[in-house]
Amino acid sequence: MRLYNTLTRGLAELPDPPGPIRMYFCGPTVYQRAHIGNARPFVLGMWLRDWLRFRGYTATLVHNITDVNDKIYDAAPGRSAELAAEATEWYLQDTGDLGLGMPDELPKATDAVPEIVDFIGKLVESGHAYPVEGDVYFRVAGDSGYGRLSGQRPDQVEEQEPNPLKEDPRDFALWKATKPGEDTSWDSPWGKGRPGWHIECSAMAEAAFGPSFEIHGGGLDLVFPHHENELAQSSALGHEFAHVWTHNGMLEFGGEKMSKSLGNDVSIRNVVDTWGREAVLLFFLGTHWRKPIPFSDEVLVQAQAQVDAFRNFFLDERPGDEEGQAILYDELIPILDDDFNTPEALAVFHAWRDREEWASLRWALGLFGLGSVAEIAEAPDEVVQLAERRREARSAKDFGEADRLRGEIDAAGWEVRDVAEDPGFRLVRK
RNA sequence: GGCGCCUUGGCCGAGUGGUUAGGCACAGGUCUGCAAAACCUGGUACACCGGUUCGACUCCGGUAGGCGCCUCCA
Repeated sequence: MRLYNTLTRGLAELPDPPGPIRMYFCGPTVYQRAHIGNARPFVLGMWLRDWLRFRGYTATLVHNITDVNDKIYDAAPGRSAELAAEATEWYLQDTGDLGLGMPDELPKATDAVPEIVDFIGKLVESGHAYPVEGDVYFRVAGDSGYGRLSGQRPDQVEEQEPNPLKEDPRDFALWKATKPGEDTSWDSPWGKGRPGWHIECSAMAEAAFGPSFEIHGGGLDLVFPHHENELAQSSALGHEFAHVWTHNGMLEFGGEKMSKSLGNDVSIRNVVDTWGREAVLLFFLGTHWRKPIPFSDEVLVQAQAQVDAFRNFFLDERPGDEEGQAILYDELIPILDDDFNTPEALAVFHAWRDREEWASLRWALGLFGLGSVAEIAEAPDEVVQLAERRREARSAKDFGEADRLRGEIDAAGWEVRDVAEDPGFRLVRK
């Protein structure tokens, strides 16, 4: 199994199974409904974990939630903790509704404060960090390897807004002293405060996995400074940290990155409700994980059309009858083992559909949370009766009545199709 | 200013130094009371300019355009 590694800018070969593959993926900051772009690393992480398990690895996925942060304070003055808790629930619901199950652990930053404080303490002791007036900053100048993940040259990094407490403008906060208006805080050797953004991931990842693990994932926009800083913190303690770094491409909307701050985001909730979870998954499946995806109604329409095509296929193949069909693992494994090329896998699925390899297709779709397209919905009795009355009207050549009944069936949420075999019609949920 | 990525037929989107990607849409056809579904047929695309090569969409250089990061961001 090979995956593109941001750190080396090349493909990394994972150790052979069954060795553990421990994956830490960065999750959202919770202060509003998560947008569809946030779903990409979630979906990728789940798919990858499940694929690795299928391939014989012992794979675990830890997906963190950032529940203390300036955005949250700003969004809910005086009740930031309540908002964070509420938005965390939204996130769990919305990602849960994608039907992929859940990561093995979903740690929250606020639950990891002791580990974070301990981590910072070690950085201070070893001279990699310094406390100033209740804040603690990481000393970038002391890190000769700084920039190796993102390719940034420390001397070229644009200056941020001046902060007189910092020794160097590039230093970043590990611990922030409580400011007026902030309604949550924790005790620390440096006074009351709360964690900086980057340290939580180093602390939580190492709490879950120890000082080194196999894969760290997240959005491409996190490479710098977030992941660079995580790497710097852990490296400062002599830890390898992540062996392979995976960064998924951004969703774009109207030619720009979709993001909350640009205000062009569409919620996971909204997209799933509008297009259905299968279409959303197929939308992600159709583009390689490292590439940007232009988000548009047209693309979702195309995804939905493919979902319908697979669903229609299983309608005709009488699901459950898989005698004599071997599953064609060999056609899929090389594709997904090579940097997890899901678009090419999708092409294989279409080929299997053409060749009526329904056992393989059902198995493969199931791997990606799309097993439901192979399930046939049973129409309720009243709809079946409408269809029977329509069949009778048709045989009596009363097509006006037949069309009227078709309208009733449609209004009940079903589509009736005439077929040659018994009972002469087929009912499909719309 | 620095770091990095991208440009494929109407749309989405893989891939390869020389052989059909695939899907969606569209058109025609078969079937059908009509429709839907299904099936058949229909387009040799790879930003531009050079170079390397027997041969480049695929390698190298440049040009144009677009995107991401360098500030919270999946």
